[in-house]
Amino acid sequence: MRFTREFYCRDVLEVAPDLIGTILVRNKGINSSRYLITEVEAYRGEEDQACHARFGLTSRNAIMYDAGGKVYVYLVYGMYWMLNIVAGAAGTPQAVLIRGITGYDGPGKLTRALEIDKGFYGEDLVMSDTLWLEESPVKHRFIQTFRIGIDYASEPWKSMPWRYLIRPQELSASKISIV
DNA sequence: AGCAAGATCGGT
DNA sequence: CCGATCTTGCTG
Repeated sequence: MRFTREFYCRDVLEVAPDLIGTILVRNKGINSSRYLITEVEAYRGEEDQACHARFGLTSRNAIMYDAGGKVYVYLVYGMYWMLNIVAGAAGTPQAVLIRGITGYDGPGKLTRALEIDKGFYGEDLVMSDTLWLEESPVKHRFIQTFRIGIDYASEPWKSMPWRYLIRPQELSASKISIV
């Protein structure tokens, strides 16, 4: 079952952990592939000094100010596309960075594998026929740590436990082999 | 208009 | 640890 708008229009700190263990579907027309989401990070509002919205509304982060369910894609280090899911109500700039899926560890590697780039900026996961999310087939537990690659941020944002990853023991379990 | 820095990755 | 690579957004 594909997620509806309401799922995404909650606070990012609720949406992010709920995305662990859900299914990312990439339809390239002739063939569609399904991946289980294993790792995400939450970025929350203009006050979050690690978030791209910390300087307010800009052309790059504009989609984050939309209602949840849209895709926020941007280029980092001149060569890697980052896939984010916009969360929260309209006017609240929040997003979930997809850091890992089954088969691919790392946000830059998974976008390269799924052929996701600037063209997906603003894509609506509720309506799209090329990219969407579906409910988790199995309930997964997760652990939390601080976010990666945000040394530029100040405290307390740098240390917020807003990185969520599937428990290692559940990764090795056979229950995720269905994907 | 110029420039520093970046939500990364792969090779030393 | 370091370089690749180029867009973004701040600063002047």
